[in-house]
Amino acid sequence: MEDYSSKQSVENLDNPPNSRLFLVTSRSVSDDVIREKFSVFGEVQGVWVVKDKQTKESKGISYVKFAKSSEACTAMEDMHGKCLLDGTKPIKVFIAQSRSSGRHRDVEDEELTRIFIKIPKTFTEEDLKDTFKEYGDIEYCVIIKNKTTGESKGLGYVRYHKPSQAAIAIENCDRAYRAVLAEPRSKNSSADNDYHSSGRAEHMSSDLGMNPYSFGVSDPGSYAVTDYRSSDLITRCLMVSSRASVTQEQIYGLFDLIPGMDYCEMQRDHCGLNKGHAVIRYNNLGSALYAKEKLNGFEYPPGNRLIVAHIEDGEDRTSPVGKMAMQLVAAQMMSMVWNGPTTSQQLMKMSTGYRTASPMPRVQTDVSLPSLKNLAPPDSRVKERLFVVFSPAPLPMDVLEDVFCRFGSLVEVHLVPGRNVGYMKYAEKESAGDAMAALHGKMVNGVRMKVMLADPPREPREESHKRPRTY
DNA sequence: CGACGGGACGC
DNA sequence: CGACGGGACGC
Repeated sequence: MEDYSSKQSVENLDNPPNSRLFLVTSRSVSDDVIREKFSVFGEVQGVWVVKDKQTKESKGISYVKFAKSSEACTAMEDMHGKCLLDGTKPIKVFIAQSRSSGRHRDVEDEELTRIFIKIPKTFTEEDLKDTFKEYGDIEYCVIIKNKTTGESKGLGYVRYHKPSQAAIAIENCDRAYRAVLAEPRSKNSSADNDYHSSGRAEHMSSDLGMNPYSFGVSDPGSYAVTDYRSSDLITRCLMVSSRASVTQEQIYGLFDLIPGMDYCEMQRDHCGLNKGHAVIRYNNLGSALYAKEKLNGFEYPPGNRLIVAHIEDGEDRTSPVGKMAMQLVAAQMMSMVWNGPTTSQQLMKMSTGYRTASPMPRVQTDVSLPSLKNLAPPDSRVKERLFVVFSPAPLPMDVLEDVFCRFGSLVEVHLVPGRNVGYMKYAEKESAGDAMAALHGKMVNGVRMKVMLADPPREPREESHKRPRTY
């Protein structure tokens, strides 16, 4: 399994980025010594001492390839300035320039300590700090905001004190943050276009009635009433919408007060971040109906009215049993489990501090799924894409990753914002085919999926036929 | 029917 | 100051 040779194939030298060290040593230092001293920092995949072609003598230059950037960075921080042999000069250690970049300038800490991430728009700089401090000492956090409105653009920077800390953050933080090293500020000078982005945001706000500044002052009666005339749909599935950000635990705690909940999942947007929508499913119609009656329009947190509505659950439903029967079931529920009238305050009290002892399984489906598999590396060549249609609403990214990775070689899940569709990218056609065969027409967490081969993506109008698209 | 993420900072 | 190799696939 382990290859102890010093050879490295060219395509692995910069993979992952910043995982190779450039050493300046005494000419007397051998690759054996280097390997011995550096392997304590991680998995050394190769050591190469540059030698003179004729004399075979070391030129005092070496490269050390690690499996991970964090290992290389830690080794650099620890070994820079140390002596490898008695009586030899202290060594210099840098992250090696990527092989493809022609320049020979040292890679400086400035370029290795700041990460660039996607974050929920609701994140404050304090939230950012709290989230990313677990990977190392933070020098500062910045959220990119619209300069005129102060509104977060959902992007941020975190500067660490040491390269190893930034590398650990990139390697270990949730994939949804899409963490990468930030490009140094100096070279970037293109004026970004705030005119378009703010204009588009306003447009969407007015379209959807979602203006964030009218938050909490909407007509109090509009959500509180149960209107059976306009909504005949009665299902075991509910969609919960909240304008304020709420956590999965909060929603779970609230709706689990009503017995029979068998599924609760926050929806996420295409960044995989929390959006204030959740899908709830109960194991019986009465509980769902009762939950909607009690919690639609409920203020949680105070000032934020939840919107609760039935959504299609894909069940075969013969002619409606009738509202009277439903309400009868609900009434029975009420008398059995609720012990009298319940106020919002009581609900609040019961839900706060609620902790689930046994976490609910994230994925519920009749499909017999293979075991979890690792994802393919993010830079894998995508050989097949699946086009997936969800009904009634997209599943969260993490659920999709969980389900679709089980056939192997899943590279990425891509949900199309604002639509009930998404793409699953695979590095192997066979994996995609297996996933399609197993999952097409199937139900996961109350969501029906159509799973098909995706049409090729639309080509940009540039030269289209030299090298296959990298998707 | 149902279709394409992806980013950037007032020095 | 101190920057990029090795007998090279293999059904």
